[in-house]
Amino acid sequence: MPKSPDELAREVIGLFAAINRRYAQESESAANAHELTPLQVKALLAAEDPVPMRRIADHLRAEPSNVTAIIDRLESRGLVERHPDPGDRRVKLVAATAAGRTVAADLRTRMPFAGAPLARLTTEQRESLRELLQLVLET
Amino acid sequence: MPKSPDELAREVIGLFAAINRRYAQESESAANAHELTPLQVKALLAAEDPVPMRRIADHLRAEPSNVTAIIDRLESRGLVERHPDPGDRRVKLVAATAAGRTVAADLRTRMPFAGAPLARLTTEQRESLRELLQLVLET
DNA sequence: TGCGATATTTCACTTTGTCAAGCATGCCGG
DNA sequence: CCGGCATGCTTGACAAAGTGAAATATCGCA
Repeated sequence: MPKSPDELAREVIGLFAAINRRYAQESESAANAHELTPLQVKALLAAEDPVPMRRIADHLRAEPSNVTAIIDRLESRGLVERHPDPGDRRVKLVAATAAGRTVAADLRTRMPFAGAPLARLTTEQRESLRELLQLVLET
Repeated sequence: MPKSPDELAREVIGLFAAINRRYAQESESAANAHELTPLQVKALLAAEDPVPMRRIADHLRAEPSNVTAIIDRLESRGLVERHPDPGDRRVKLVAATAAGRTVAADLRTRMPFAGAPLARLTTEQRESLRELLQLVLET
């Protein structure tokens, strides 16, 4: 018994939403395990190697003034440090401390889906998925 | 020239992210056009017909105490009203006012992608997309 | 040298999220 | 019928995050 295109659309939209929730839940529970927020997790993972504040802002799609506060919180926990950039004294490089790298490693193991969401797809399936998603975006 | 499965995975993940941004940007700019937030938009659209607070909370995946605040803001703008539910006096029904319905209608026209993200896909393509996404979720 | 761009921070303010507690009402078993 | 537990909503206190404007320091170039 075939489904109507509308019914199908609702299902697909539901699946998009389910995938998002999957990401969000995984990241939230990983974050909670270290008394962090998902955004702090994202910032910490972005700073495993020294990175200018500005780049973190781009990565989080947040205003630089927000990033200041987010990094402040990570720094006050000893997970991250700010160093001046020798090449440009305006920029501050954010880098995870040893403790921060330990936490980051644990976070990654708690987020297997985020790390490899397509694990079950063959190369051919990845290709068709890519094509279909590109088509969706062309609207 | 074939791409490595990893390369492909990165692209697909990027497409997932792009679709999310597409939703978010559309909803944000529609919201901004009425000096609302995306969450307020979602709440308003959920209350075009009278709905208990509780149902809005479920829909927004927010705590009831948050919903109180969100609806407060919509109500103070005259977009929404609270009525007692005659059937259960614990319940408050939230319903868009005439002004609220006007705004809601305009919001929908400003969010064409959210309303029909699969517009360009045939029924067969929707079916394969559904299958692939289900596979992704089975991880 | 000097001036407009860039990087970060600070500040004041709003919105959202979390949690505990409170109030009114509904419902059920004795 | 009633006492007690469950449910729906609100309140209050607080933390996190977003916004926008302004301050500071430094850079790079005419």
